[in-house]
Amino acid sequence: MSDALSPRKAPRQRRSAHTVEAILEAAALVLEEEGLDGFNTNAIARRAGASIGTLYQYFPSKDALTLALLLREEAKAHAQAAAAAALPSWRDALSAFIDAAARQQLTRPNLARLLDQEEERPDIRAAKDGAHSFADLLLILLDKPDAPADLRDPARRAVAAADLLTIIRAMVDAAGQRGETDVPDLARRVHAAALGYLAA
Amino acid sequence: MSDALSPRKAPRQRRSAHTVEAILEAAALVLEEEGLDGFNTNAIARRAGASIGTLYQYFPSKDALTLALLLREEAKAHAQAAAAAALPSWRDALSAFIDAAARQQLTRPNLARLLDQEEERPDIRAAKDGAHSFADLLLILLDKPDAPADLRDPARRAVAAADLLTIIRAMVDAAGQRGETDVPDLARRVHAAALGYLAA
Amino acid sequence: MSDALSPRKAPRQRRSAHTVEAILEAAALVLEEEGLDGFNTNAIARRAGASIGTLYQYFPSKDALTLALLLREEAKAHAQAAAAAALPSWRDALSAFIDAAARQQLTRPNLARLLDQEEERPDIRAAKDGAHSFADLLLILLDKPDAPADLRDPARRAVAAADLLTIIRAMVDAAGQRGETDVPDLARRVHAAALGYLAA
Amino acid sequence: MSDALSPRKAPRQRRSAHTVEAILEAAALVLEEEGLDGFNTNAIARRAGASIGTLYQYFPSKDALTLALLLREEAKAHAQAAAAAALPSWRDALSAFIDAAARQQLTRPNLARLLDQEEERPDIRAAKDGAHSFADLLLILLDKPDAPADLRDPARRAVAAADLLTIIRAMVDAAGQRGETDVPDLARRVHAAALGYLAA
DNA sequence: TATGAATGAGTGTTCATTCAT
DNA sequence: AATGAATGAACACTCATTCAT
Repeated sequence: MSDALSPRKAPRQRRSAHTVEAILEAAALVLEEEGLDGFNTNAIARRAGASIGTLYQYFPSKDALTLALLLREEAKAHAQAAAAAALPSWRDALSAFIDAAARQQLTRPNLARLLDQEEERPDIRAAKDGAHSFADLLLILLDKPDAPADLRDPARRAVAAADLLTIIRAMVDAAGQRGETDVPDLARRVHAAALGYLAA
Repeated sequence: MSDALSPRKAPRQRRSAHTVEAILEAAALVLEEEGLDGFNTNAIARRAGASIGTLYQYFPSKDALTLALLLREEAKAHAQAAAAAALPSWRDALSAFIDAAARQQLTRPNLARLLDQEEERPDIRAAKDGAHSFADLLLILLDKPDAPADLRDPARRAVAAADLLTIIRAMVDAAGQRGETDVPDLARRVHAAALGYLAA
Repeated sequence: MSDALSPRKAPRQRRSAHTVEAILEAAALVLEEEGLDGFNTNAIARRAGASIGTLYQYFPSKDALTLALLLREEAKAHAQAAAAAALPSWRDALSAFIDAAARQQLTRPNLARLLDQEEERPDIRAAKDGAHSFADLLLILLDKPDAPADLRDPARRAVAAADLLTIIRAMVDAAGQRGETDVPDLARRVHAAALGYLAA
Repeated sequence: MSDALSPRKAPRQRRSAHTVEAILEAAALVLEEEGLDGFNTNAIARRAGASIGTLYQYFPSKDALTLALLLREEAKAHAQAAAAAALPSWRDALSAFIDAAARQQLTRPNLARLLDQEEERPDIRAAKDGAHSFADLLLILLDKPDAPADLRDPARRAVAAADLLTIIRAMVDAAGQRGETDVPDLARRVHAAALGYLAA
């Protein structure tokens, strides 16, 4: 088992790096345009303008490719979310966090949605493990000095972080799927739900 | 489109009704125990104690079967939710609605979760159309005389109903998947999120 | 793992029995005519006049099919060898045993040879386990009352049985591969080797 | 046929000779440790610390590499066997021949066994042709002045040489595969079989 | 001369669906 | 009406081999 899901070889030449990037982008496009149904290795390779053999030079399995795509997309989102969570005031941080989530999701809604779905698969979850934990960011955020006092209790805080993440994710996902494009409006509603949840 | 997704024949005889029921229950069990991976027509027929040919006598395609299962499960939930939504006070109605959702979800969490997932597929969505609309129930609920005044506006009310449904669904799904079993606690948190959202 | 190598379903209808037989015979023919290189499931199905799906209805994997073919061929040989080994005098029994081996091998030499080769594969060996043990037959044969006295010792007897089987197999294999057709001559030479080994 | 199986270029420089040697040794190790399953050109090149391109500079095909490995291993064994066959007395020569075979086989049993297997492939056989003929050595051995009189007849002698080679090979192969390590005991049993065969 | 990225035919296997019995 | 044998398109993945750099 070992590293059945880790990328097979680090691209050494410039050509390889380009190929890997092309494959990942092709995977993203296929997933976005054809959905999970069309998400097969042959289609991805074709779309990338590469052969199926080339794909398997860099990814030892379809799952590994999916995982890499997931991590790539999440890395982008996570970077923004982390910056948001670093703001000193918890309210500002939460606002920025939600803003980032909304903006990110509405950029490539179908892709984000399908990846959220893939993320639930146990094998993928296990391989991903702690990487890019959005829950951890929320945990930090809720632990800021000016955060509500009842969240001092670590157990309560953990539950709150999980619930908030669930709410934020679900709302931006749904908005993306409905084709909404108004980021500020979406952010406002998510904000209402999040703050409301914490206030109760 | 024709009726590729509608049940092939209305079961007229009692034997037929029994067969259809057996197939649906088998489908539910397979989905619950083996997940989407094991959810194939041959396995379902075997589990139902019927032949694959018989399965195709009653369902013209796998999608039709999936849809029927979805509707069956939702019918149960919808009945309870409708009763809840009928309560005169909007607050009582919402509480009961959330209670019903939590109880329902934690009964067969995996089944509910996987069906939620299947429900997103465009073909299934299209065929399902308006049947068992939980959003409509929430719409009614938010239109009660004692409901918040700002929801008088139909557009706002529609958005609120959709958002509430998204929040409720996501929270009970996540709880089910985490293996939570404490219905009152879950209901309390969902309640917080819902009321908080409306209050903001 | 369980029964990954046991046949998938017992053929119930007459049609199925015929199909299974056709697949096995096709496998034998392909192995004989194309060698291990051409021994692939698609070729076997095509040769059997069946679809690849049908092949997999009866055999859960290529290995299972190989194993079934092995057992089928060995069953024939084993029956004759067992009859030979049952003769009262150990000399008569050994003669008959060798005769049977020579006759069997020269009937379909390539098939027998390739199956001997497949038989070495660890997975196949494990699955086959004790079935059709020719070594056991020789063990019985060498334990007859009139057998050489020095074979009373079980350890020596076991070594002798293994060595004899190795010698007999190798000589008839080689003869088959060389295209020999003179069964009595082959039997005579194998007999010389076997008796000579025991006499020394 | 041309020379698809002959080494692509004679290694002229010392560096080349070293590379060829490294590739052959890597091939031997891979074959020994991973079996025929792991015996692929990429694995061999990696193990040799060379690129796949380099491998193909020296060997025009995988078969050519296999053949070269075969000849290399046989050359070692053949040298010893030839020395044995050169002894004046046929009995001494045969003893020494068997000893050499047993010792050689038990040194790298898995490698020897797998190469014996590859040696049977028609294309390899054809390309190898008469090189390193052990049968010829036995032929010489059985033609010594003090050899049994009935082997004066060339036809009989040829059959005897072939049979002896078959017996010796099979017994040492089997011993190697069983994990035997007692060379003298193995040599004794093979001797018994060989002399017994000739005596009969 | 050496490298290693790229190729793609080939292989084992699955599963929704059909149709003769 | 019921059966289950049969189908075959589709998919994940391998590996010998080539060739631009």
